[in-house]
Amino acid sequence: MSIFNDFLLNRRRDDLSADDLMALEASVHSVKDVPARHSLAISKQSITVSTYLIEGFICRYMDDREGIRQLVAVHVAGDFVDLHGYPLKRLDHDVATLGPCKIAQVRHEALDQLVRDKPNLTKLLWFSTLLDAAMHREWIFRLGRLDAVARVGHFFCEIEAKLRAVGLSDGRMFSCPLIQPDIGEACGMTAVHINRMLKELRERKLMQIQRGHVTIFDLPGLRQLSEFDPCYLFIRE
Amino acid sequence: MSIFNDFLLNRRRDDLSADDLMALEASVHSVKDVPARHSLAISKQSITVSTYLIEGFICRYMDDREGIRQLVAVHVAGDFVDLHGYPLKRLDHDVATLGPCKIAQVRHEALDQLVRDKPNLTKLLWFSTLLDAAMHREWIFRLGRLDAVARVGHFFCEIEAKLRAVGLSDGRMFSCPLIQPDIGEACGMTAVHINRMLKELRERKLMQIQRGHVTIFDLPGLRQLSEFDPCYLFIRE
DNA sequence: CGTGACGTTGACTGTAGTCAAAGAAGGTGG
DNA sequence: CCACCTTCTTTGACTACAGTCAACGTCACG
Repeated sequence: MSIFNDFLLNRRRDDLSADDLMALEASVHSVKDVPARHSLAISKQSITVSTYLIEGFICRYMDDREGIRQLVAVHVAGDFVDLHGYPLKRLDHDVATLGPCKIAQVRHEALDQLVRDKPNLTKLLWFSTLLDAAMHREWIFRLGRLDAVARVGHFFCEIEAKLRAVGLSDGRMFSCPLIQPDIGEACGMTAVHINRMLKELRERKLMQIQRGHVTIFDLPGLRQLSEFDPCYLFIRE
Repeated sequence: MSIFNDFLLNRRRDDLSADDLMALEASVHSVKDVPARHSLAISKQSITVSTYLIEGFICRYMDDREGIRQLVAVHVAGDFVDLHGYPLKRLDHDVATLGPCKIAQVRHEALDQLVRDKPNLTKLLWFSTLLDAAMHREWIFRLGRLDAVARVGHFFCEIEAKLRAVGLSDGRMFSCPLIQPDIGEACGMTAVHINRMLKELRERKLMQIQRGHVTIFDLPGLRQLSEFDPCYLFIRE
């Protein structure tokens, strides 16, 4: 069983040959544990390794003038967090853990070799970065077109769908280390208003979150309220 | 002079060999003119060609439940509009022209061959799609953290910077076929409020737009107001 | 058992949306 | 060339949604 098992689960569009998988495994240069709320990369600095998330939650974010964060992505097990840093060579945002994480690091030199020798694997890695772009688009939609309740609901629908793809949600409950200010940073709202919207979702018997545990009471209802359609995640049934 | 001249101007991070450029040229299957406000691709349908924009303005957008658009990208000359549709195989959004356009179409089969034979070109194409992802992230930031005036200002700063990279803006004026409802669809606001914010930008002597012509009175001032930093566009000086 | 971080609530404020009306610009056909 | 129609722009009055500020409650941990 490979550490890339979850990667294949949530990103496999073209199945990978055993040979390709072995090459991917071989490109891993180190595996390590990182505590919660720990910075992994800073905007604008050039990078030569990319991070693959084996376990935990990682966010990518940008700061405004006053230093208030806007999350632009939340990653779960099986995500290649900053693979886009390989072609881009530097990042345009910061990366940090939310909860405690286990990560694998891949050197860009190793990726150069994959791009040279493994066109199928290259296309899968490319695909993987484009999935993140598709999620970015959905975040734009969420912020631009949904009202406060739907924004929060939509955000949790996405997290749930991503976790389910790697077996970490059964559609009813899952663990999630985000606190209310984090959710606010993701949804472009204040923590106070997040609190009110969570209350509304609870009272409408759609979902709740307490102490890192999310319970979904009515997934179809939540998705309906939030105009959530998981097709942008390209998850294969 | 190649039709990919603008592509190289705004996307060149690694310069392309003459050989690679020729291969890219050869992959073009047709060039055509498309009128303004014309649909080019519909969400969820599988696609086998990608569109490169030679001239004009194209937008990508998603509809909410009531059919109100949220633009997720605006493309100008030199952009590979839906190259991400190549690895993804289908789109998660619609594509349409804003003004009249000239486009080139590239068959995905031709791209398969490039990926197989041209690792450098492949990496440049990959890079190009990641530049769009970086812009998506900036749009998330814009919608999540900026107030109405800054959102509109930031949007025009981006358009200006993109146009300048391909020689279509001198930093003071440029053409842009977007009308106020379009800007609203991009910034997650109503057309009425866009109108008020444009008035404010005019009164503050920062910029104006009239009948398809944008005039920037004070670019540093506009960028300052909008918290705009062009580094995410990865434009080489 | 005290401390600090997180969650909850209320009262008030302010920004952006809604609705409506009228003016300006551009295109079309007579 | 003008009349007409449509689309875009502008403005005002009113509404509502989300932010702000502040206080208090709750939980986990040392």
